[in-house]
Amino acid sequence: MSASQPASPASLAQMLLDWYDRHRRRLPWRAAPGVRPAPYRVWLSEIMLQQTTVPVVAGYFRRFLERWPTLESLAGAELDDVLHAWQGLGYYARARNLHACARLVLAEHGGRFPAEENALRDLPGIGRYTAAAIAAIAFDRPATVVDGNVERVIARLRAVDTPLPQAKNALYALAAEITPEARAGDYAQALMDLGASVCTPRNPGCLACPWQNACEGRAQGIAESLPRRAPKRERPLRHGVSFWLMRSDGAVLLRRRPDEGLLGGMIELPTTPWRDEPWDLAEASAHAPQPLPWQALPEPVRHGFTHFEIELLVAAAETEEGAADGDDGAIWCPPSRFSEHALPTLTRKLVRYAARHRPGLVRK
DNA sequence: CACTCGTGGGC
DNA sequence: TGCCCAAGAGT
Repeated sequence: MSASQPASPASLAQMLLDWYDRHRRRLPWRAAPGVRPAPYRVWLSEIMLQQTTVPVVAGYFRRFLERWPTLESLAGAELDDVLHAWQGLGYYARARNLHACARLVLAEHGGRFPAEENALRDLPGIGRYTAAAIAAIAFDRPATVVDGNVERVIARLRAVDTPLPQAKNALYALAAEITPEARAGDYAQALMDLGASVCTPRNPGCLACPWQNACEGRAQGIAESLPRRAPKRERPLRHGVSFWLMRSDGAVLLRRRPDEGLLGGMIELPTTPWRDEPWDLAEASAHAPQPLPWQALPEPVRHGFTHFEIELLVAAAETEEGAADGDDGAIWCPPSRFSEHALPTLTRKLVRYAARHRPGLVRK
């Protein structure tokens, strides 16, 4: 057989399914061959897998499933407990939507996930990809599942050189041409597995690919350069001052962030607003939880988010028990009990740094 | 469409 | 080290 042999959609799908039957990966949320996994497990894993790697998700998935084994149990949980369990996984709106979705499915769908893509799409946290994934994997519906893996595989198979995200709809249409009616769940997972393990972003393993003879990108020698992407914007560096205030009994002042926006609902050290210009300590003191002789710790703490970087100076001070909080929603908590709260990685970095440079007062 | 929204691992 | 990006969704 020569390279770039025209192959029918049906034969492409069949070649991929044959490959999947031989190379299928065992994953915590995956059922045994031929068995349909519970929609709750599919949904939970798919939300966690959004923009997140399989090894990281595996641990969170097991812990969630052990603590909340059913949709009903998750719907009955407190939001703060869900955020706490989600701590470190990132994109915390997923946890808020997860919780809201569980309650909505329980209240308006009798505790059962709908099987139709469009109905799934209406649920919080479920977009085009996740709706298709649940429909295909949990209900065996022939939905076209397009994630980052599929975009890459299809862009190479069809030699699409239009850059992303412009090419998104075209890639979806090309993927839909191949989506088979039978074994929809297996096919969807096979295509994503192919992208994750063979048709990788760099150094694709074309010699191990079931579609190697049909791949137009490979035939043209451009597979590895696909998909093309629009240039990304640069990440600006922003600045703030975070306040490490320890009470004489050893408790430190924390606060809960607003439910919407960055790190929504998560716990932080009180901080100035974040802005482009660095802060002067005197200027920052106006935003401090209490008027005190604040001392700046030597090095700022740096943390990267998706679209900007932040450099936070840590200002430390001590105060007496009974002093005013100066802040609504204040949480006085000794460092030994920080683990009871939902601390994002940024807060953990600040805490680790502050505790090292400003060890707690020794209680008499 | 363009922007917001985390984190850790790989090279 | 700096950059890439991973089973995207919401606005």
